Order: sequence, then structure tokens, then C-alpha cells
Amino acid sequence: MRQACTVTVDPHLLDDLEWRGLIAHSTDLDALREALVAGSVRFYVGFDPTAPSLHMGNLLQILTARRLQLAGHTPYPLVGGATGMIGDPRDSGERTLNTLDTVKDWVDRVRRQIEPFVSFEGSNAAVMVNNYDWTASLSTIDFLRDIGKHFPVNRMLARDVVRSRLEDGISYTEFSYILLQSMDFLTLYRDHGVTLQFGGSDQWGNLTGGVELIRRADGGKAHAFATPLITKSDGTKYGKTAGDALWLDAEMTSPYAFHQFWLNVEDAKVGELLRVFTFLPREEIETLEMQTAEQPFLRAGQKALADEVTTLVHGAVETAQAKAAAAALFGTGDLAEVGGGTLAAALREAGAVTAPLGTPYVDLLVATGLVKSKGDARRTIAEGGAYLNNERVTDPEFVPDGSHLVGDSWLVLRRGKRNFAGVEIG
RNA sequence: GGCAGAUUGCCCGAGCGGCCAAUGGGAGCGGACUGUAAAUCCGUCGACUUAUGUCUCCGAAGGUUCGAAUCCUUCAUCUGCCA
Repeated sequence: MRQACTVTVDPHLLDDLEWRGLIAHSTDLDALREALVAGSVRFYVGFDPTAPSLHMGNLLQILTARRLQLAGHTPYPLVGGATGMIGDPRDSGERTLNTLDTVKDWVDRVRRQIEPFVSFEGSNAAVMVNNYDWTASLSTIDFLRDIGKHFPVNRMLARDVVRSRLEDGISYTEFSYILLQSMDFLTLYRDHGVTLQFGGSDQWGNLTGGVELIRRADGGKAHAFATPLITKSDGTKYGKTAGDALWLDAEMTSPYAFHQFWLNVEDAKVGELLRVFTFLPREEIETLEMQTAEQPFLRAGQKALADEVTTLVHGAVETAQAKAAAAALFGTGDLAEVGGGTLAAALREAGAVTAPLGTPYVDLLVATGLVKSKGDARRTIAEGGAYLNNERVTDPEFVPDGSHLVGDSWLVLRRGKRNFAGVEIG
């Protein structure tokens, strides 16, 4: 057997996953439980390079992989060099294909983002794989004979995603995606003894496709489970609208913005998010949930959540800086009383630009990116949503002068309640 | 290949020669309330400008007209039916 016997596995892993609500669907749960207790299970979870960075939804999978590894199992994180070329079908319609160069670049970036979350050492060291390696050279004939033969089209057509697309159309390319992902599982099963795959609940069809392929092709037994889709309490996705996706890349979503995102999570979701996105133990999470219910204004749950997740993704140093920045900007005290160094750091964290003294306030708003045009800036002022140094600005012609500087050379701009940006005069 | 229909601002969707920067809904943004929450209410939502002005815009390019998102031609893409 290829199972590593030197690793001790945590027998309570599945209970913990269930308590955290991480198992939305699964194949035979008892069989999975048995396997997870018997020894180190080799498992895989795939990430398609659909953007230059992974996002919040992917983080859930990465952390789940980490949980499994910490419990003694062996991760095979997969980057979709091949599947990323094809595109998973989605309800919103046919995807635009990316070029090979783009996909390759994104594959590298995605791989580097996953690496810090798993360990590549020890007897259950992670093994990074790329499905391009066994897919690129595959011949069409082999693919159709060895893989395609096991997929009844009537069943493929019955899948929800496919059915919803039949009206508007779906290309053969996207229709075939499930074959590629299923083949990945089969390949990893054959070559590496991987017997478990998990993914988001939208991947359920693809997950079971692989399990079934292993059964049909090799008569093998494999497992799969799907993690839940995390939505806001009104049922909509987080970061669904363009622009405000929560990226793991610090260049795309600053650690400050990342920390703020978690801090602003709605009360009703804090418990769920703590269970899913942090490694805090059960008792601690239950205490935080209780505090959130009884004294919601303290936002103890949100604070713990923001600190934990930001530390996981960006490290303790960045987290401390994000917190310090928030404390300086949202603090009740006078901005002038915040130390110059602290203020400067806070503003750089929140976003800062430089401009000469005498620049009209409207232009400063545009320069910081708080508004997207001068018209937008004037509108915001008219709506009463524009502030300088925490005081509302009502005059659209306002031009800050030397008397407005705080922390030596800074102007603190704010739009609405919580969007800050700094301007360094120089 | 033939015939028919579609393509509207971030999304969905009205408009079918002037009153259209373009109804309505959603998302977003701001205000009030509060806790950097949810719900609710109000406002806002192309750009420049801040004027009762200019520019860009209704798949793309041409054309008809005093005037086009609206009519015509060609092209592109999608859908359906027939080969």
C-alpha cells in the first residue's frame, strides 16, 4: 500500500469539519469517515487560473486543505493549467478563452499563493500538481476512448449548469469541462493514490464525475465532498459585483482593505465565517458568537475574524499595521493628536497620494480614487458625504491650505463613513 | 448555405424618427438611524463643467433625414427553424 503509516491522523477531523459547516454535500460519509481514521488520506483540491489572484472563495478551499493536512492527511493542491484553458461552465454564459501565456502566468501566481498554506515537509508533505502535465499531450482518440466512453451525455445534460445554459447556448468546450476534471481525479488516483477530492458546492457535479469515473474505469473507490457556498444573509454572493472582489494578492486588495472587509461583516454571518475561515477552537468561537449576540456593538466576533484571517493571509505584521491604521482613522480622538508617524503609516495603508498645496479639494478626491470623476466628487459633496480631517466639506470650491495640515504634511480625506485616503502635501 | 429573430449604460430590461444621457428593477454610492452591522426610509447613479453649456453613448462601419437608439445597407456575434 502507498498509504504513509508513520503519520498519526486526528480521528475527530470529520466531526470538526461538520461542526464548522464545511461539508455541504458528500459521497458516502461513513465510508469517508472510515478512510480518514484509517490513515493519511491523499486528497486533492483544484484551482483554475481564472484571474491573476485567488479570492475569498478559493481561500475557503485552501484553508480546508490546511485543516486536512494538519489532521495528518496529504494534500495534492492542483493548479488548472489545462482546465484553465477550457473554462468551467457557469450560469452567466460562455467564457472568453484566455491565451496560453496568460494562463501560464496566472498558474504561476496561483501556485505561489497556495504554497504558504500547506507544508511541503514531513511524512504527509504536500505535492503540488498541474493538470496541464497529463492533459496537454493527450491525444483526442485516447481521450474519447478512455475517458469520454464513461460519460453518458444524457446525464451530462441533466446537470443544472448545463440545463440552464441550453437555452442560451453552451459550447462543446465548456460542456466537456467535467471530463477534464474527472480525468484529473482518475490520474491522481492512479499515479498518486489520491482518493479524496473536495471543492466548492458549485463543483459538486465535477467532483462526483471524478468519483464515478474512478469506479467505472478502474473499479476503484474514491470520496468527495463539497464545501458550502458562502453568501451574505440576503443570499447574494460576497464580492459578486465587479471591482470589490476580495483578492488574496496584496497588490489587488491591500491588507488594510482586506482587514476592513472582515471587520465589516454583518452580525448574522460572523459565527459562520469564524468557523469556516479561522482555526480558532470551538469553545472560543462559541464564546465569540455569544458575545456578538449579546453585545453586538462591541463587534468582538468581527474583530477576531478580521485579525485571524488577515494574519493567515498577510501575516502578523501586516495585520498589526492594518489595525493601527484603523485605530488612527476611526479613533474617537482628534486626528491631530495621533502621532505623525502613526498617521502617515495609517494613511499609506489606507491609500495615499501626494499633491501640492493649493490643489482644490475636488481634485484631491479624484486623485485619491475615492471618487471616479470631478462630477462624482461634487455630487458627493452635495450629498454630504465628503470630509476633510473628519469634518464635512460642503463647499465644492473648497481649497485646503496650510492650516488644514495634520501630522506635519497630511490631509485626511474621507468619503462616506469609512473610506479614507491620505494626501501628502509636497 | 437559406429563412427568421436578437445585440441598449455594471447587470436585467423598456424605448421603435424629434419631448432620449435614454422609463423601470437590481447592484453600487451618499445621507438619516445605529455599532466602520442588518433592515428601513430618502437621495444619487456617462464625462467635462456648473451651467439653464459642451462632449461621448444604445454590437461595428457606412447611409437616408433638418433631426436616428429608433429607418436602410454591409459586417460581427448569438438564438431558433430549414438544408
